[in-house]
Amino acid sequence: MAGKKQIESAVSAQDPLKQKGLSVTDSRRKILQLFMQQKGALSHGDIEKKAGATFDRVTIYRTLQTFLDKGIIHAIPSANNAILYALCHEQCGPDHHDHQHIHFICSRCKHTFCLDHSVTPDLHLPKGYQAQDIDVLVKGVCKRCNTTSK
Amino acid sequence: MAGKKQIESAVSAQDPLKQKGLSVTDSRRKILQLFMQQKGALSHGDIEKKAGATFDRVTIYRTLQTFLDKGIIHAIPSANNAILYALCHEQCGPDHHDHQHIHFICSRCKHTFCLDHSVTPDLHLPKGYQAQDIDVLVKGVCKRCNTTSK
DNA sequence: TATCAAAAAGCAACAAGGTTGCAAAAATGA
DNA sequence: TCATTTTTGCAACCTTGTTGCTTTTTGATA
Ligand SMILES: [Mn+2]
Ligand SMILES: [Mn+2]
Ligand SMILES: [Zn+2]
Ligand SMILES: [Zn+2]
Repeated sequence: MAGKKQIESAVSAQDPLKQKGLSVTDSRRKILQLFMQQKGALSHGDIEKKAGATFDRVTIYRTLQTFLDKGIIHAIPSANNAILYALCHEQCGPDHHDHQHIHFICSRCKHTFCLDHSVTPDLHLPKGYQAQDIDVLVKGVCKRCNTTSK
Repeated sequence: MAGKKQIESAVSAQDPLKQKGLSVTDSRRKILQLFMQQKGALSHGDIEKKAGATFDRVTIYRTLQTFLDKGIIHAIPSANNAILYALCHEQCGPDHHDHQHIHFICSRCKHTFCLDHSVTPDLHLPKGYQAQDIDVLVKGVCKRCNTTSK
């Protein structure tokens, strides 16, 4: 009995959904899987295309919101009116997003990447301004595009 | 004659619209004025509200695009799907936006400000990544909100 | 395994944001 | 003033995101 319980909780712990206290559904599993297969970030539209007609648009919106709330994914700002999302590799939770990495937007392949091992630099702000959170967006040419086409 | 020409070109030089080679129209004048009166950044929606029913929605979209193209305003990325725009104080032109300042989003008053006298820091990127352009977004409490309510 | 309450998905209808083609109006330069 | 070019307004359309409600699925329990 104690042995069985241990196995169950081990399985639970592996599943990010159960880990975050979410019930496991087809759409959540599928969307999570898309993020895990992906090197870069995904927009709602990307997911809609990749998931095909499997799920309703509304379900995708609600799933993304749930994932954001639970600290499974984080949003990446952009200047082209398409919010991007990517997996949280840091330990995030409800109301507890804490990302210190840089986001890189490739102007060639148009993909957006989390540079997980980068660190957002210290900033010097004018007097009176108090920083809570910093987002650094870098546009340029990504590693793959640089090496692929010389 | 020569005197008159000098005065004309002096007047022209003052008007940012003529300076950038744009014909002067009511909507362009009005929208430019809104930006100049404003401390913070404006979204398309903000302009629509402030300009009232004076102009068609489409005219506002087109005017913003024109101003972007000519280097009169610049776009500020955001994570809430509402692109913001603010005047360029640097010398920008067609295909020539070069901003080195930080954007500050106040979580209290919800306004976004250009910290024109700030400087974007040097970044250390992983090997292979080549930076062309850097956007720094800082969320926090702005000067005014900090001093107003202690 | 069957049952049940709670949670999530699907559906429809809607609202907001943004784009396009075209005709009317305004701006520029002669 | 006139002719040409540019810009505006309008209508129609598309995409993106939201909301309320019903049906289906989930996870827990007996
Ligand atoms: Mn990231
Ligand atoms: Mn700015
Ligand atoms: Zn690339
Ligand atoms: Zn403020």
